[in-house]
Formats: sequence, structure tokens, C-alpha cells
Amino acid sequence: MKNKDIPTNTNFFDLVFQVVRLVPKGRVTSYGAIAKYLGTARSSRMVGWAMNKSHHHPIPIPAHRVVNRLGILSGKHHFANPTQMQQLLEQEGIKVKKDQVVHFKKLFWDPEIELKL
DNA sequence: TAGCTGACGAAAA
DNA sequence: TTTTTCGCCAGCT
Repeated sequence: MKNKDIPTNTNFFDLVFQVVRLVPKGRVTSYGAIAKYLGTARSSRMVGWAMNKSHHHPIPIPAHRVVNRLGILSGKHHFANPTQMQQLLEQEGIKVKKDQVVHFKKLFWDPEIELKL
């Protein structure tokens, strides 16, 4: 365990994936929220990075439920089709306007709050 | 092997 | 208040 105190089976990526999968349908979260929940608030970039790798991940990751802290579909361009992300969100009842989640503040799902103890 | 990039965010200027 | 810079760490070239 040279990599700090984090065991190999508790990779940052896997941790991110698990949190993302916990996001309930019709809700969205942000990269920073996940990063913060994992204790690496300043590693928000890594969260998005993990999403990138999610395509190669064995388990399905609802990456469309993860947006930046402004509620903007930052990663829509990484989907098969840029519109797919919005489509998926709308299917879950989330309204998207101009690549931005409507009422993002209300739909925001914070792991620190929802998963807290 | 070494360095660059990257779906962000927060602090500093 | 707005804009700019730094941090973060792992995967990819």
C-alpha cells in the first residue's frame, strides 16, 4: 500500500462509479459533490476522468446523471450522441434547457447528504 | 520512460 | 464582482 492508505480494491475510480450508480432516477449530482464525498474535493477532475473510463467499465454507469456544479451537461459530448445525455435525463423526468438541467438545485443529489451516516 | 491531457472546482488576484 | 491560476492523479501517447 504505497498509494497512501487506499487499498487497491478501493480504487478512486470504482468508488466514483459506485456513488454514481447510487444516484436515484430523476436526480443528478455533480463531479465536485462526488469528489468531496470521496474526500478528494480538489480531485473533481478525476471524477470526470473516471466517467471517461466508465465506458470501458464492466458495470453500467449512469454518467448522464452527473453534471458539473452548474448543472450543465459538460460531458454530453462524450456520449454516443450529444443528445443522448439530454434524452436520458428527460426520460427520467429531468428537464434540460440549453444543455443545462432545469431546477438543478432541486434535483441535485448530494451523496454527503443522502448517504450520510 | 516521461510528459501531457482531461466530462471540474475552488481559491486567489 | 469577474477572471485567472492552481490542484488533483491516473490513463494514454
